[in-house]
Amino acid sequence: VTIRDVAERAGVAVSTVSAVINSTAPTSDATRHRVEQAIVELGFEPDGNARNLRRQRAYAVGLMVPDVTNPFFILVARGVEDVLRDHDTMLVLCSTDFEPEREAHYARLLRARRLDGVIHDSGLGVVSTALRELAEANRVVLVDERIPGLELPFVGSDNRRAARIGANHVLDQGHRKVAVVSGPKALWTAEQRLAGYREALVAHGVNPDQVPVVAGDYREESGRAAAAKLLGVPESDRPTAILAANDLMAVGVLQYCLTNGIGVPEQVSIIGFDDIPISSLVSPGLTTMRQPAHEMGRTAAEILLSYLAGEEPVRSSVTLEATLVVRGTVASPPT
Amino acid sequence: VTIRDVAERAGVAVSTVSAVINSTAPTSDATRHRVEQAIVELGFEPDGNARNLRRQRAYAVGLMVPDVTNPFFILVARGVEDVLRDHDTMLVLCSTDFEPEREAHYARLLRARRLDGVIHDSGLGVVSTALRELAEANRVVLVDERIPGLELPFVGSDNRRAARIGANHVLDQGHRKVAVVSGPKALWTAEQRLAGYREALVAHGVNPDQVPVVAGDYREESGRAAAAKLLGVPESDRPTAILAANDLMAVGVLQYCLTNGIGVPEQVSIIGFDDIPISSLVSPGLTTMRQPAHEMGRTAAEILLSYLAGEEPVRSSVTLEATLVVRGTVASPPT
DNA sequence: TTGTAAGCGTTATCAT
DNA sequence: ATGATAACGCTTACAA
Repeated sequence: VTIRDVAERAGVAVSTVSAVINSTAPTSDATRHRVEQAIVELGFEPDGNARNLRRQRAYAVGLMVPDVTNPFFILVARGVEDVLRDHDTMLVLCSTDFEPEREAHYARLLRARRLDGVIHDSGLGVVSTALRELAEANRVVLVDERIPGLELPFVGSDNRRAARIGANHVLDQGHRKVAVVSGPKALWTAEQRLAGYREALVAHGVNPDQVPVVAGDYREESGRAAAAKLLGVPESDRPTAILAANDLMAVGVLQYCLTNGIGVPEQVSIIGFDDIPISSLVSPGLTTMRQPAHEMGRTAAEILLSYLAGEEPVRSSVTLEATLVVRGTVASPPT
Repeated sequence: VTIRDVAERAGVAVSTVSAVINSTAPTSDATRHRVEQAIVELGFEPDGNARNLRRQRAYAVGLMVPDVTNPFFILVARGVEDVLRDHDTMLVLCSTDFEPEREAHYARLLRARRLDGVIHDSGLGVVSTALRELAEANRVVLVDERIPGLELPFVGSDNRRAARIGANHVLDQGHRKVAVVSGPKALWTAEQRLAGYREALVAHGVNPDQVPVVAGDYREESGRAAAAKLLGVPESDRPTAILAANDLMAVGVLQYCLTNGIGVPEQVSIIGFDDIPISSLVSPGLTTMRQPAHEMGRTAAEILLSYLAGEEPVRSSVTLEATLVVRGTVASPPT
């Protein structure tokens, strides 16, 4: 059932039907009524594909995230979805799984399908050509993860500052033998957080170059592995505090401690980053830096939509506040 | 840059270009080459919207889930995405949040946009008219959650049997004072799991009508609330084991115990359902019934795609095995 | 093997 | 205020 059927049934021209549907031109009450009548009688619904072709829009935006298995990204996704829903726009989900070829695959797909825009949370930290091409053809806004060399609207937090605050919190307890589990070196957030840790370290008089740094991949398992490396040594050589660059890895190190009889926080303190839901569920609860993931998603979507609406958004980049949330994994070092 | 530009540049007709792109007709090596040449030179990419209109397909399927905050659904989503990716099909995410009007909203949206199909995991358990209309216009396959009154292909597990197995496991430890935290009464899974529990109960000689059942909503918080109700009584009145209808709620009760000094599993045993990632991360690890969520997603997507390919699938409904995974939350009752 | 032309279902321009 | 009609960019008979 097409718009022509409706027109016929209502005894008007198709253009008139279109006009009432989109209220794009004045129509007499009489005809409008007849048209609306016909529409419900026939159960007519404008064909999305046709409409898209004509309007040259897809009414859909892509969300590219590295790893839906990390609740942080889910929170972001929720935020995005929440605003899209009010704009009759679909959300197409693309998990890159930290793999360049997947990112490239989705970049091509989204471009070919002429999506209105994409919200991109990089798991790579580097500009693939596919991504660059995407950014040329489509509106792209970055969330959480900045990509050096790509000047695009960005929504995220001041990772360096947040990391510094977190590290200060544990250093203030008196810890001096600390270690860090960092994120993938190529990622902006990882680099920023590390920088923040170092700042706090020097501020507390400890030489950052002396503190062991093992790089994880932001996944839980890598946290566990890092813990094994850091903690699987004679007790006197162990750090008394571990700064983990995200919660998933922090939970991994917590796991390691629990299964190896290492007391948290009695023997080692742990701090994470993100404040994902699990963090309040493990025990002891994970002390961490909370990122407003949901709000990040919302703002990113809002920025994108205002671009699409043709407006130049008031704020094209925004930095949200990360805050310390204290739970049970940080205490004074053992004496 | 359209297909006409390519045709012009290559000095052939548009139909020829189309033919080489879709290899839908034999072409001489010579022209094919020229066409391919022109395509890369111009950086041409067929317009998805136009193609969709012409082919009358959207090359996209919807995934409706109640709550992306529950990792179980994320696992399903991953499964779906994994197969869609190999078929150049987009995944549009729709979280209903257990709210009827959202489900209706998305049902309308997906239908209007002429999505190829939708994979539906109900959070309602009941057929809204929107959903019924969706099912009339689009191919839909149900996953995890059956909807009585809607005869549609289904992928899920034998929830009753799985619940029985789980309950048996705890009853075999000697528990007789048990309580259950069930799911939303309207949901098929909730009802099935409850039925399974009851079967196990009678098999162990305990009257199911004597066991307290408090209904949750499959979210963590409701598990905590249920625990408060069940456990916030004189110690002698407390159940020694709690059967939770899903992991999120089980974690909630575990939380409650931990924060209230109730030993798990020394004083109360807990078993969950699903085996989501958190379950192995809490401590003690949650004993639960594992559902192959990822595989569910995969199979649902495969079934859907084979429908779309025009084949009547070999199996239009499939039941996957749920298995007991024993971790630390179940032990013998205190004596 | 290649070209011509007729749609796919809308929207938008321009007359009327 | 309403009606013809030409796009939108592609695919697919059908002709040549």
